[in-house]
Amino acid sequence: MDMNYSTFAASEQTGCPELCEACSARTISICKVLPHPELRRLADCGSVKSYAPGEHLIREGDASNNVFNITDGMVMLFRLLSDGRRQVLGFLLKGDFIGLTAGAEYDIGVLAMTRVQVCRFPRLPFRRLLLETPLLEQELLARASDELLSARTHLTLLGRKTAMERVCSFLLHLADREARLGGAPDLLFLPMTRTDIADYLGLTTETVSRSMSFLKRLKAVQLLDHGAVRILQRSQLVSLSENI
Amino acid sequence: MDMNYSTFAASEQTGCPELCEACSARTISICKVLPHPELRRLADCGSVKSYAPGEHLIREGDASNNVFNITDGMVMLFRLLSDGRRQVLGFLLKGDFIGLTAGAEYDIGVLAMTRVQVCRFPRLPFRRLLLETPLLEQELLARASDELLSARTHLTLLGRKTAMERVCSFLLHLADREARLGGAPDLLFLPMTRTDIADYLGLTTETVSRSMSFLKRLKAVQLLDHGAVRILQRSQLVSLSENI
DNA sequence: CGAACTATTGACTGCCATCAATTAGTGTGG
DNA sequence: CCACACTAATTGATGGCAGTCAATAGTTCG
Repeated sequence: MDMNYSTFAASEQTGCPELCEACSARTISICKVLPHPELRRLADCGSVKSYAPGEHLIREGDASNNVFNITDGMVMLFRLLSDGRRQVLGFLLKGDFIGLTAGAEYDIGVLAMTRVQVCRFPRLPFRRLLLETPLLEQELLARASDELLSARTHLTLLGRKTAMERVCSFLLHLADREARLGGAPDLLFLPMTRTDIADYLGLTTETVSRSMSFLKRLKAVQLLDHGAVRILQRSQLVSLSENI
Repeated sequence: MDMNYSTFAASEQTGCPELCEACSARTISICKVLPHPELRRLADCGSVKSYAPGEHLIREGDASNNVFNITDGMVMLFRLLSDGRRQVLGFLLKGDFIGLTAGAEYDIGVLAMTRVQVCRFPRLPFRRLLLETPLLEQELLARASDELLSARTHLTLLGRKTAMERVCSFLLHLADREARLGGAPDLLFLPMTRTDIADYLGLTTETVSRSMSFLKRLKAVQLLDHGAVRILQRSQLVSLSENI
């Protein structure tokens, strides 16, 4: 009986946490590499948080006490110069992880573009789990690799592409990513403002706007409501984007 | 006797490889985290290579068969657009590691700026060692983190800084790095051409040259032979660099 | 429906790119 | 060691792309 009970308890303990069962980001998050006991350990130290559009998940300079896994919505990473100029570093979606690079203080800000859901984990227990779980370490290294690759693509865009090429590259990049997450191909969403896009592309709002208008006149894209964009002629965009 | 012998052999096997004993980059390379047996295993699968200035260590698109540890000299990482425009992604020095991000093919080119010495390791055995050595995994993750951080700083420079700010940031960045490697503070070397610098900063040779001349006229820097530069007024550079 | 914000469009400016010519530096062979 | 050739760097003149300033149009949401 004792034996039965303890067996039952063990199986209970090694089961998938209820919270995670329902999580639609689970198969594309860092969690996917964790066996159930480790997943439970992670789930036990984390908590689900929700942010409204415009809310900060992280302010540059804050003590880096947490890491985040995005389970829904879109956030923007950015950095500020002392005079207020802003560089947007990227837009993250469901399944992306935040907190790889932090030292004692966050070196970037993170802002919710839409309503955002995350799993938030205190850094210390996360770090402890990380040190004891090589699979997680490997997963994070793979993600760091990917981020580095995409940062290099972004660098090339900022350093060497024209305004038009930047806008086309950006649209294609977002479309590809949404498609990979299961969205309709050639349909994408721009929940961010033209200013946010401009700060991502190293341009101004006006220049982004003019480029979009040009693409609209070409009938390469169609602007729908609420920032949705339909790509009508992908080939057109590709040839205007000078993609590597 | 047998016993003595095997003890001797074991101690021989766990000693530091002769090659590594003399290596001046050892304490600042990934090697520093490896205990002697693992270091020996790494040394056994690697080989020392030397490259002349202008030689390619890696061409973009090549099968990514090797990873590299720089033990001397300076290399340049870069990416090309199909029409020949080039973005320089960074300059690496002694102690830096190349090959973190590679998929099946290298996604960047690597060119020697000076005479360069590296330890070159075939990817597969390196990967095997990596999977069995969490300490190495951790070291690579830390380095990936650092690279990501520096890529983000670079992104901000390219997206939001003026020509003058870019040049000053670049000089300060190189000076800091040389100082950290034990060089004289406020003395730095530019073994790369103005074109290389321009491609790093998202500018043209002429603009880089004009900016340098301006700094010379300000007596903020002094140009010496063979691309050496002395920083005369660091504070001047800092205030012109709009550093974060 | 209307207020408030965001995007677009237009006119003009300026920074950096481009084109061109000169100067300086580097390496080589007589 | 010096003269020569070649490449790289600098400087100057001009142009163009994207930025700035300003006004209008369009969205979105209470």
